[in-house]
Amino acid sequence: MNKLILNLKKLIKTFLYKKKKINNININILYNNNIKYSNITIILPLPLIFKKKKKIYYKICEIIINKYKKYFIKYSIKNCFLNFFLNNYFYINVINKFINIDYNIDKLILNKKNNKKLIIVEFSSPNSNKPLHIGHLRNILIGDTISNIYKSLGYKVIKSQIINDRGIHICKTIISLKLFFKNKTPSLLNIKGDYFVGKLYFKFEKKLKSEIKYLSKKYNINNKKKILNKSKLLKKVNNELLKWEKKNKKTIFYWKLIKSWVLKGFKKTYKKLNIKFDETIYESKIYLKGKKIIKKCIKNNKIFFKKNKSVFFLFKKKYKILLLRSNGTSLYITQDIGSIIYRLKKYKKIYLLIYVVGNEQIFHFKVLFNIIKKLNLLNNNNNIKLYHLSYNTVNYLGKKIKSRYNKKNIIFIDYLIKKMYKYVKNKINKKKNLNKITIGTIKYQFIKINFKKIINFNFKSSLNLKGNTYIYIQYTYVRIYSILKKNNKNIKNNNIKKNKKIKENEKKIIIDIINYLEILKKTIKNYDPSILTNYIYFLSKKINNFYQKNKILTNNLYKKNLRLNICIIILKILYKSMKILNIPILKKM
RNA sequence: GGUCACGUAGCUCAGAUGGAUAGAGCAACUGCCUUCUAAGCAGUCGGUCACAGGUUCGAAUCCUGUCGUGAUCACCA
Repeated sequence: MNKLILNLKKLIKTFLYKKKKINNININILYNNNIKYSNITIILPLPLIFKKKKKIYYKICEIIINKYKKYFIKYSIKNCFLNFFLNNYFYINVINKFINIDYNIDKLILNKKNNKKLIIVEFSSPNSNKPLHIGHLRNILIGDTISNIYKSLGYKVIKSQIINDRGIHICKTIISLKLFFKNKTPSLLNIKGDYFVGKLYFKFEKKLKSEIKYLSKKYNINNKKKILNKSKLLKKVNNELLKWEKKNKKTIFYWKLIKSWVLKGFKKTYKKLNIKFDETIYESKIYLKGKKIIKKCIKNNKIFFKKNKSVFFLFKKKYKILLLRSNGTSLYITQDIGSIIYRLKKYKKIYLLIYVVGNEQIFHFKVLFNIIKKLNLLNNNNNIKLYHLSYNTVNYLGKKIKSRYNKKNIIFIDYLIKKMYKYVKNKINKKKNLNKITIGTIKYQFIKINFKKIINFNFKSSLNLKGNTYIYIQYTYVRIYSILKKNNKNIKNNNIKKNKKIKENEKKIIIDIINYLEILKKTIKNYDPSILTNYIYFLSKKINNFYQKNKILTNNLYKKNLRLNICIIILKILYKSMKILNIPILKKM
């Protein structure tokens, strides 16, 4: 199919060059779903030879039709649009090609060279001081989907998550446990581990806030930095971080305890979402590698510089980037340098390293990639590409979900699942598969939106089950499946005889089927799962429309066979797409 | 102030990388279940594609400027 288009392009190009010496012309060929004009349109603007244009157009059309009699039946010309109508041989060929392949339709565009290429996708990457919220959810779904597409195109993919288990935020929870929650544990209070730790964190922030208020009144200062310097709580936290980096026994004990609680909680949430990682990296284990290389470089070259015991990097001659604090402790970016060093050692050859991280960190990654380049870290790994896949925020109540200071604006994933489950249970009068439907609905509504756009989350529209939703796709799938089941005997792949008639509405659907492969390519090229999601929706609409207007199990054997084949292919596409999106799909409702 | 996104119907979003008459869902109204699963289908209503220029046979799409929204600009992660 795509070969045909390539051949057409070649044919036209050589013709134009031989006859008219035209070389740089942009030929655009599309599958056109508008039967009124054509099935395949070649857009061929020839302004240079404007006067004699028509003759050339006719000549080209005739050459094409003669050479590809097999595929084309007639043509028409309008302006620079050369319109061709495909004959039945083409459509039947497509159906037979799709029908003779199993559920992994993507095989049709699988490149065998890819299986040697290693792609690491880093996503989710939570801080271990509070539960996962719907901002993480968007991140997780993008990362998971992109990984799955690469996998189905034959690449070796490693789904990787880095857990931020060290740093000031963690020390805050330690201090909070010591001061405000003595001898308390999650099982004692009967709450999920990550929620308990979240509680620790938010309690600390609350206490800190009131301390700052008190201090600013006492000393009558408005300067935030100066007040923070006087905070006793913060002093304790900084002290704890120092102790942690020096491996103080008591600190490590508390740290391990809190971490185990959080990770247990994460595990449960991931399980609900059916998210699995191939590797989990802990910042605590790799941050030293970053620290080491910075210390090394400060002696040997001029990439970094020291000032008041702190270490900086100068970015674009403008921005002083802090890499090590004056007390020697390390920061976020130090850790990221460490993680790259770790990965380069662990994997010999990496083709692509994708960081799925929110767009608020565009600057951070620009700096990071610049440092990596200056350090010449990729010396033995020249072909490795680093890519920051940045997506827009999830807003709630008009504000970004920011879990750093208070929990009023946060919706945790577990809470959303709980609420959706209740709603689905009320709406759907069935008891089976409620969990799957819940997860499907949630995932679909996040993944269908282009990652460049802000998601303004609200429960009212989130709980809507009509229109472009998971439920719609699900019912389409069930509908088709039940037809096939009813026709049990002939459900297996039947190649269709050629030279029989195909109706216009059937042709339209077949053109949509062809486009599936292009959609996959486009999705991966743009790193945007919403492209695939929206395609599934439009395909479902098409088949629902067809279903309502035409009886599929007719008495006419030929018609029945053709329509059943179309149904089987669409079922395959829906199945495979949902598999890529990691959304459960049911045969029965 | 600098940088980067985004701005399409009342609302939520598509729009195949520059093609023919701008596409859905929600909301409102009207039809269609004795039939392969009606959570569906068909129809009506709704548009100065933020605004102004430019590029060309042709722009929602590319370029420039203006306005609006958001993010970011380092001792948080």
